[in-house]
Amino acid sequence: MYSTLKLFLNGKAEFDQESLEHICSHFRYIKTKRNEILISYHDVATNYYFVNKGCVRLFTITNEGQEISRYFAYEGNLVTALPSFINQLPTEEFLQTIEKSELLYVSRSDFYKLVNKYPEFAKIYTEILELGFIVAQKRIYGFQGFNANEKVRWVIKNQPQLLLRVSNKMAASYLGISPSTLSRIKSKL
Amino acid sequence: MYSTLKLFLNGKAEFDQESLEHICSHFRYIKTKRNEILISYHDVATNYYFVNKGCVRLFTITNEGQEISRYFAYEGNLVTALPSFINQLPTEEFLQTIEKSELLYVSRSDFYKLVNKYPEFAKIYTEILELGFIVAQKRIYGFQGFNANEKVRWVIKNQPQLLLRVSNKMAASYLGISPSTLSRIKSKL
DNA sequence: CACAACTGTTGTCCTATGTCAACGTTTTTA
DNA sequence: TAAAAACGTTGACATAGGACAACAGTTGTG
Repeated sequence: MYSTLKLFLNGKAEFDQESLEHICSHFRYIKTKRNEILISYHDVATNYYFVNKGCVRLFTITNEGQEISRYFAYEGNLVTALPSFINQLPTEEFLQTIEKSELLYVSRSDFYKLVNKYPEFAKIYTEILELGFIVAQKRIYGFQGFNANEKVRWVIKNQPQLLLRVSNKMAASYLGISPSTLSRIKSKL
Repeated sequence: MYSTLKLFLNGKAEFDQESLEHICSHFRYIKTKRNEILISYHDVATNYYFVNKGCVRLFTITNEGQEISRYFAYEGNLVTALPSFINQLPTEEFLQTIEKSELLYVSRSDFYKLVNKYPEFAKIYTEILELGFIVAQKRIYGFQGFNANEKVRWVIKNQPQLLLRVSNKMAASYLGISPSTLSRIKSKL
């Protein structure tokens, strides 16, 4: 049950067997269907999710009802509505499984206990933040000043899984272009 | 010389006087003219800068020679080309003063020494990362699905200093719209 | 399994915004 | 301080890509 999580943790820092077991014991296991909402717009994020199997999407909805996807977490990745998880304000976004999934989740209080107890775990958290920051940066740069065509080529190069695994509609809402435009561009690749 | 920096540090965590002095002693002071380049495109970031006075801009240049601004740091803020500072690859961006400025900078190795020596300082670093991440998120959401008008209103609401303090051209390159469009929108506000 | 709901594709049309140019103003530099 | 360079504003024009609709294919549900 915890093998992927252990791999993930060991890949980022060195843990002895006992710490690893103790850390994992704070994660609870759930199976979900497709399109299940894990965190809703007005919720405050109280869990951190590890994707054991499947795929989880982070997205929001504009005032006009338009969906905007921000992040897709595949197997072996952690995901939550981080700003809300950090400062405990409403998420203003949704966390949703987009495939039948298996998840391991840890509560916020346990998460911070682990951060404080294990320096290696704190290091992983720092790395998550650093990486999250870097990815967000790249996305800002990557999209600014790109036309629709360039955005699609950018995502194929930088996140090749995305177009293969995610619906056109969701991919379009991630790229900030309309599904029609994405469809047209893909047909000409 | 260090008073603003001390205020900044004390505002984020509690330091005793001695620690504070010791931390500050690792920061060196420089005065710069307007439009001085602190970090260039192919550089690896080796310093973290605290803006004592003035304003510093982080930007990049696309293959077509177009400038894209990503971040403006005013008095009392830390700034560097963080991805490069973290992983020691070339920045692929520029750090530039856009006003006559006074800066305090700490070297990367000293910075990490301080992070390791003072848990409070480590906490500040974590907060910087968290905040950076949150701001980047907001920007992604804030800009996606917005037209030029909405972007301008967004920035007026969320970063009121920007349009007042920064040239039209730079503000436009931050918003991802053309200077002409920004000019037209401002004239109709 | 059949019906409903959703998704992807493609055509037509329209608009927001980019590009370019002109010109006055501000800033830089020598 | 005078000349040169950069900037802001505004008009005319061109176009990328959004909106909408139609339809076929796919997926979900009672």
